[in-house]
Amino acid sequence: MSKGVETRTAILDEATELASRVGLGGLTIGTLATQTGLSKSGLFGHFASKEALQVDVLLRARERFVDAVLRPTLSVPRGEPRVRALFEHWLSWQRNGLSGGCLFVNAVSEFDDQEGPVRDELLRAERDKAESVLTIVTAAVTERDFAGDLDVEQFGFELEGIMLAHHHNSRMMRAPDAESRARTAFERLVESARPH
Amino acid sequence: MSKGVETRTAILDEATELASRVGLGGLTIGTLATQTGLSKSGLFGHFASKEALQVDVLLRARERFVDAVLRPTLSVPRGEPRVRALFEHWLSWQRNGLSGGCLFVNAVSEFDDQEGPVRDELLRAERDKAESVLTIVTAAVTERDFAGDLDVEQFGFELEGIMLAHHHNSRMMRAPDAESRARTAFERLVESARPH
DNA sequence: ACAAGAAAAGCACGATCGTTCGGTCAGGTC
DNA sequence: GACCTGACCGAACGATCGTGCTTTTCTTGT
Repeated sequence: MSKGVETRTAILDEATELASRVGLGGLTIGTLATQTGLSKSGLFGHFASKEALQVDVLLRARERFVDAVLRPTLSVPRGEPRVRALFEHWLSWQRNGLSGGCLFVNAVSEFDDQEGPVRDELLRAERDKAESVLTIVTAAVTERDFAGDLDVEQFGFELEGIMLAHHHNSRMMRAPDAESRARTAFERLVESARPH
Repeated sequence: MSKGVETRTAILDEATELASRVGLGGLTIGTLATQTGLSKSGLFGHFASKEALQVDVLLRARERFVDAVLRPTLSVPRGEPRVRALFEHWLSWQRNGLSGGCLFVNAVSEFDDQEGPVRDELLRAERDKAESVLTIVTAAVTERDFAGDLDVEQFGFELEGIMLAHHHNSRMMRAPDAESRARTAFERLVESARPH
């Protein structure tokens, strides 16, 4: 890895961490330069614009999500076990991830109504995630772990809700029982998905 | 109402609308002044600081939430009907509310890890809302519409999740079926809460 | 109608924003 | 040894940020 992309990656990692706390819009070239020990112009040379930097941050965060949440599920059997693995990895992604909470959750409420390249990339990431979840749940149906007439998109919707409620309760409310509440909700969801 | 508080309220309403789009942190004295037709200094005279303005915006938004979602439930019978009314009013709060989506949802992910007066006020608002929900659900238990052993806090957690998933799907994903998905999830939640 | 006081404007400040430009210095190629 | 390229820096740009101070304009009570 050449020196250029090496520092570029270091910048993006630092930016991801920073953005999780102050938001993608709250990102500042100046503070990011200070944080990485570069000069403003030295740092800026790696990106076309601030907007491009924000998009690159999203791309990097997406890589990380795939590595931490999606990829590990492939090593457990398709069906309900894999759905459970997805849930657990997702949970620990929120628990052990960035110090400011899930970057995507933050970015979504920031950019859900700000048209532009950042929203576009964010939408792409969210669609991708939703599709991955759908695939995993659908497999549980074909494996006959879940009922044949299960509305998999509804399942995805409700799972998303559980994760968001967990994020809200653990981060904003700082409720210590957020995780067990999420698990209880998840069990109820899985139970209702099983063949009847 | 004197001229002073009149424009002050107008400023806060405009600020609420603006903040729903760009976030509380994205609020700017300059653009807010332009939007209201005031000069920067003329506007600034109504508030002690920008931070104080942000807190005042939250207070005003809270008023609105109570008027639009909580208060109307009092006119329908306690028990499951009132829980349903809460859900429906909450849904239309998100549908017909501010152009940038629910201000609280946005503010929460912005300030969930930024200590200070804004977060403090936001936490107060969220606690208050959660408590109101709890009261309404608990009433449904004492009315015997819901099971006596219902975990009302769990119910609140899952309801919050449904609302957040609805917000996410309708605003970010722009899914036309977000509302019907939310309703389906709500029905499943209510069903599981009924006496068995 | 007029004085008192509130409301808004005008102007200016230091700081910081994203961005550009010219230049330096190391490493690699002929 | 001459030349080029990529990485980085320091300084500066105009714009905008939040926030004071002073002056003008408008409301309001009598």
